[in-house]
Amino acid sequence: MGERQLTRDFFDRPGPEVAPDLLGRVIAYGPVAVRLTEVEAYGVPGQDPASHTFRGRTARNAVMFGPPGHLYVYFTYGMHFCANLVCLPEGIGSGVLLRAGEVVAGAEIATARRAAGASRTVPGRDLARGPARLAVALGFTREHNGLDACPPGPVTVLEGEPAKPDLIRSGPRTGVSTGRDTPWRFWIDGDRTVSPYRPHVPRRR
DNA sequence: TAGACGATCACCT
DNA sequence: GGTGATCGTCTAG
Repeated sequence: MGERQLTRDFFDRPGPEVAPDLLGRVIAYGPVAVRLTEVEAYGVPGQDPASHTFRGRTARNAVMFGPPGHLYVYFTYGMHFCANLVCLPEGIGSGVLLRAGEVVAGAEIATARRAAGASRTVPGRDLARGPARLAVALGFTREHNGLDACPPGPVTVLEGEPAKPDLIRSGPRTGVSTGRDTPWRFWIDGDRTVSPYRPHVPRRR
């Protein structure tokens, strides 16, 4: 039950449609598995200023324009990796950012990975709370950009137990100054692993 | 070629 | 609760 893998059809839809449907699903890579509790959708080129694909295809975001169901890992802020799942057919750049989750397997390994970059032990609840933490817990880096997350790919997304519709909440995306009108951030209400909301604050110089 | 900034996190007060 | 760290990527000139 719930251990079936999601197929490519699942991702062949607009990001805002896929995102809430991903809540409660389990993404696994190697020994570590994470149950998703918070995601963010990113729209099509030219319509979503917050998306990496807004200005069209570049060498960096090429994976987002590829076939759906693949992993898009990017480096940001000079120190963090974030993982996305590509949506919509090849040629259209859209995806879903994995923001937070709960480690349900391989917690020891995830802890070791997190500890490598931290000076003290990490509480289990915080293992994958936040996009960069989630990427570290699963072991995703630049090398994993473009991996297939559908059968028979090395990354698997399991059916898990989809979140109940009445527990799904949506709101403005984090760290986004434009396009606030699009509530494309989705999370499971009341889940302790959901990252705290942070309104957009321009960085001082 | 140079300048600016970003889908953030950990640590300090 | 506030702030500094840190660098790849894009855009303009």
